[in-house]
Parts: sequence; structure tokens; C-alpha cells
Amino acid sequence: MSIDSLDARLLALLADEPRIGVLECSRRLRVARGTVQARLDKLTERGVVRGFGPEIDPAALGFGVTAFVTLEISQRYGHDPVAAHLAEIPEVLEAYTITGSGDLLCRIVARSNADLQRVIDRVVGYEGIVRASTIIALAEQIPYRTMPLVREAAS
Amino acid sequence: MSIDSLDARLLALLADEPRIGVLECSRRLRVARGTVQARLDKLTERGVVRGFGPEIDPAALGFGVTAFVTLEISQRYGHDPVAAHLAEIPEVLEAYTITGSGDLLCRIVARSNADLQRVIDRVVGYEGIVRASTIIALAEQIPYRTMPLVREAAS
DNA sequence: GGTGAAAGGTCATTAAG
DNA sequence: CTTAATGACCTTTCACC
Repeated sequence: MSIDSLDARLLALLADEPRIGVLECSRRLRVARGTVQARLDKLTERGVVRGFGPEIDPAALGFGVTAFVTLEISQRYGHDPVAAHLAEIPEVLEAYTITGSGDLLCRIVARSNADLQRVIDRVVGYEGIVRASTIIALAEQIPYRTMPLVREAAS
Repeated sequence: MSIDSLDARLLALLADEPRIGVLECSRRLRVARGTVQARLDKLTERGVVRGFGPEIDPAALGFGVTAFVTLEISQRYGHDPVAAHLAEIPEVLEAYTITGSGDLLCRIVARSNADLQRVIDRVVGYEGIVRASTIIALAEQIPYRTMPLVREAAS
């Protein structure tokens, strides 16, 4: 069901130095290269590893402002058409339906506070959305991480 | 300052098929291999590409419950000791200081709703935290994405 | 374990800002 | 003049059978 210590060490190693290959991993972990390959294959097919795509930093692209916006949805509209509307806005990085009276929480980025206003205007410019409440992120105290969780799952 | 169309197409290609190499990218994009390498190096050193680490799916590790928790911080404590406390909890995937009266917003995962209670108890078991308000994510309407933003930045 | 194939580096040339 | 792209060559290293 879950993962073991070798899986966790393998993932930590790849997170640390993503460009090293399977052979190099086997040397660092003192196991056969076939073992590393088998572990990686299993982790991938089980969905633990989604992929090795490039991680983009929105701030480096000029989108230095992050905000969390809670949307109140009109009951007459479902979530899906609203989600479809949000999906068309590039600055909406993710969106979740949350507990409460038909609400959505989404993460939005913008080039500046003024630009954030433009993005929010575009978000709420849809009749299914009744109200939006915006929370601006001032500082990133803990950047997105999963490694501690991997270690936790292995123990 | 920003990126151009070739950068965007390169990032989209790598996001789509992460396992292809530099040479394959150059063939797909009809440019020289050195060009692809130079673009990737520049994107990396400018911080646009943070890395190529494995993307871990917490749900596949058994942490299927996601929650957003807003913490109210006692003014006598700074944010930093609270952030240090949160950093020790593996289930806290990220944390931001947000606008408002000394608050923090963090993303938390747990194995179940019952397990979420345990995690939140651990989070609030710190004297610098006055109050916690929890929002549970019911469904992922838009999974985390950056590609639309990359296209936006390139245009 | 062996083999075909890439990665990564350097170079000279050419083009464009 | 500076920056970028190109094709060529080379050596090391890896992935796959």
C-alpha cells in the first residue's frame, strides 16, 4: 500500500539532484541498478510520482503577487461552469471546491497589486459568481514541499 | 526580462513529455541542440525553472484529505517561531503569511478526516497560535498548473 | 555485461540586436 | 559590439536489451 525507506531515500535523492540517472542513484543508494529502475517504475504506475516535469516559478515570470480568493457561487449555477470559466484565466493556478455554502477557493497570481485587480475583475465577471473575498499572500513561510510527507509515509 | 515563444514551447514540450532529452526537444522544435541547452540553462539560472524534481501526489501516499487552515497568531510571538513549528509537521505542505491581523494560511493534508483532527491538534498545540479555522477541500476543480501562465508570459 | 545513443562541453561561423 | 543561434566534433556516461 505505502512506500518503504528505500523509496523515500530514492525520492529524496531525485528531489535533491534531479538530473542524475538511474545508475548514479543505484551507486548512491548502494543497491543494484535494476532495483532502482523497478522502484521508480512501481512508484510511477502507482501514481506516487506524477512525473518529472519542470517546476515553474511564477514570480520569476513576473507574477510576484499571490492571492487566495474565495468565491461564493450562485446555487442556480453548478460548480462546473464556474470552474470552466476559471480554467480560461491563466492567472488562476488552482481551484478547489470547499466546505461551506457552495464555495470555491482558488489561488491566483498577478504582476502587481494593480494587476491583481484586473485579474479579480475578470474572475468575478461571470454571472455565476456572487461574491469574491481576496486574501493576499505577503510572504512564503513554507514553500510547497512534499519530502517531509514522503519520509512520514515511509516510516 | 521575460520569456519568448520558443521558451514557452520548450517548457510546454517538457511538461508534456518530461522524459525526452535535450536532443529530442531540439528535433521537435526544429532548432539546434545547443539552442535548447542554452535556453534551459538561462531559464534555470533566472529561476523560471526551479528544477525537474519528481512531483509527488500526496493522495497516492494515502493522504487523501486536503485542508486549508487559517491561523491567528498571538502578537507577542513573531511569525518566525510559528513557521518553525509548522515546518516540523510533515503534513503542512506550505504556509503563507497573509493580509489581516497577523495571520497565516497553510495547506495541510491528512489520511482521513479523523486524521485531520490529529494534525490540526498538533498544529494548534503551540502557544503562539490563538485560533485555527479549517476549510476542507472537497474536490480539485483545477489541479495546480502553470502552463497557461507560461503562454501568457510569452505573448 | 555489452552496445548503441544521448548528454555535455567546446569551437568557429554566421546572423541579428 | 554584444548576444544568440548553428552545425561540427569530442569524450563520458547512461539506458536498454
